[in-house]
Amino acid sequence: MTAAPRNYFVTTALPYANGPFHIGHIMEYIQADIWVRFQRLQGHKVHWMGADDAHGAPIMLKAEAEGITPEELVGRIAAGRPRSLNGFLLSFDHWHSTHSPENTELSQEIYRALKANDLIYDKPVEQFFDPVKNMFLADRYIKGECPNCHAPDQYGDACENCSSVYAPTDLINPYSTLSGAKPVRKSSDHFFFKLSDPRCVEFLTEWTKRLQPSVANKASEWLSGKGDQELGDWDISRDAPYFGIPIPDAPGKYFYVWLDAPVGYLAALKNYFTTGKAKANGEPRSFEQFISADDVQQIHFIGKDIIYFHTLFWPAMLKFAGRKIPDNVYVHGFIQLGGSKMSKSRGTGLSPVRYLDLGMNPEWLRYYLAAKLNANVEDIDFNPDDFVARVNSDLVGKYVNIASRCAGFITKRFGGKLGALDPAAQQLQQDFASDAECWNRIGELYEGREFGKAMREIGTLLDRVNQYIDSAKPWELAKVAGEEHRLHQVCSTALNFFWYLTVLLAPVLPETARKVQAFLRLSDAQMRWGQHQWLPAGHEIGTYEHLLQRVDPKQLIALFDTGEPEVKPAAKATTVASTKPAEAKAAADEPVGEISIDDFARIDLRIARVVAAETVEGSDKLLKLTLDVGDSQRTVFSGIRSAYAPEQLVGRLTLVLVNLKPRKMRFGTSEGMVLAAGPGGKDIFLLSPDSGATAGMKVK
RNA sequence: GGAAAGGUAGCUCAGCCGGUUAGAGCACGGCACUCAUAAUGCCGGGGUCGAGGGUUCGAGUCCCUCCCUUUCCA
Repeated sequence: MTAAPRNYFVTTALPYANGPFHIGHIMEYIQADIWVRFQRLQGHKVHWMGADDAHGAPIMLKAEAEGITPEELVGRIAAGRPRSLNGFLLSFDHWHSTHSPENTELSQEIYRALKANDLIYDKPVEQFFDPVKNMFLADRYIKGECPNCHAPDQYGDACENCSSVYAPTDLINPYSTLSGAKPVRKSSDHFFFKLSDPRCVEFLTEWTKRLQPSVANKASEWLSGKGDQELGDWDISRDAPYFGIPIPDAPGKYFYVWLDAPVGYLAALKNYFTTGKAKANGEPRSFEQFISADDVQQIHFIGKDIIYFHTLFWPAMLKFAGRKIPDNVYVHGFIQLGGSKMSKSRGTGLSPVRYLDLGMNPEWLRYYLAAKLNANVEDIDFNPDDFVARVNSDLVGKYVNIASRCAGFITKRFGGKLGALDPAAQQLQQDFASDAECWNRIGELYEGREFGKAMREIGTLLDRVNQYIDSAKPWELAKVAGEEHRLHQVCSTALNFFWYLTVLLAPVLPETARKVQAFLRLSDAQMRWGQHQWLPAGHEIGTYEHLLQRVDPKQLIALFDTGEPEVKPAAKATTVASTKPAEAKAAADEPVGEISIDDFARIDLRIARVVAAETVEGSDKLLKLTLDVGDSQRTVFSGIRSAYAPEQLVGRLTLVLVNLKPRKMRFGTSEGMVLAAGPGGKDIFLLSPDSGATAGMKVK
């Protein structure tokens, strides 16, 4: 494809800065990264921005609970980002934060412009207020008895028991989850963005037509809603205390986090320009010139949960603040984890950090996701067996194997130099070099985010190349005197095909592409999309080194073992132990014999929440944990550092033995023991309760 | 409660505007091969296309009803 170079400003959804990435973030970034790399391979210029979404009540409260400032919390989370971003080979051009001067300035500027345009008004809103914490309570912080089925401890929006929906003010005996106090109704002035203004509706009705059909359909439903489905205005203010951006000329009022979050896209871009990174990346214009330029396409990748914000508020805000509007919003579905086999309630599911910790290759996941992704707003399913099968058979068995089975002959028999192409493989050569048959066809699939279809197309090419090698039988030619020339041709041809296949897969497998480039001694230009120039006879290649390991199914088991207390009931410990030799020693050696219920009753196990976790200076095994056990906090030293990073633990629930005799250690006194299973090293698995449990509950 | 997406071989999925015996990959069985970090090739078994109605010369593909799964609801 030889389209004129384009300029893209690409964003992916901003992760909320109250915890590490989850697999959903990583899936979106991989989707965007494949698309972005494809654009770059064609010579287009992409500026891909990411940022932490740092504001809002949850972060404020979490920081408070940990006894640190929100800035410190956000800073700690931000510090953990690069490892995952680099680990999954994500080619962001810049990463910033919504808690930044640029964002403050831009948010306030946009707000002022909207206000000048008569799209902001204020009106009093009555809400629940926590008289102890002195703050207004969002629905999620109010619980009470369901007005319908009278189940206790239900949230303010819907009942988990009878799934009826209601307003928080309908709850019977409501209480604040923050202080336990009974909330009072209180009124306060809020600012609203007038989304229902005919100008907005008219603009959005037109603008949303560009979206994916199902998204456009949804948007049109929202825009044309009648009665109680009518399009509402948007409450964009929150009262102090709030961690956010102050609203100009309104003391004590802050922007609701969802206002400044998308503005964070622009803030990240602005910071990218002002720090000189844009210039270094070949963009000579200023931020303001770039962001308003017609030749720049602004694309947002998002998940389906935030369609409303990105297809209604965001374009309307930009439009009526007099700014350039987004060119498109690409919506994807969620990633499911093997149906009921891995219920979410049991923990984090597929942890990206753990994936990397286990030394699993990021390209496996990139390929697997690519093979399943499409341009629809459909959920995709992560299936461990499928993962192993696809990676091992497609990537290693079919793709990598092509190089592996031919390179040896070139090195050993022909001094590492390629020969002429095989005239007998002309059809394949033509197809590989053809825009219509190959580059445009697969390129359009990448362009349209139909990665699954692209992988399938490439898959048939892989099959054809393997069939070709099989029919040419280089291993037989190698044994027949006088067939050297044919042997040389066949292997050279196959390696040429391998080169093209590598470029076709390069958006998905950037690291492998880099290795192949070195192995085949290819220039950067030869790694571009749409090759038509075969390597000439005499071209010297390097020595082949294996490009990609196979997945060991055991790694998948380890990946999902985390946080599943009921992997096997504890009572069956002896039989479980026999499945893993390493564990057999530890568990099966000491038959304890039967105990009575009274014996068990002496053990005081409780649910604990990890409030803080830190490494211990002078020990490479221990972590110092501060645990909330309901009525009090206690310090526990635990030898799990080899398996967990402190930031993975903060906030999670686990089980702790609280009546263990306190033990003095060099670093302090340990007042209990957290429960974990596994042989040790990286294979230590902390136990967790199902969701719903709260700190202090006794285990019995 | 409202809405969306989906329910096709053991698994993961293709099947565009309805048209000859429903496809692929993986898994499974057999054969071949041995260049390749047991990879590859060939052959084969296996599906009442969620259920029931309807439209049609003809439906996995259109319409209706129902069931199930997942998700969203500012």
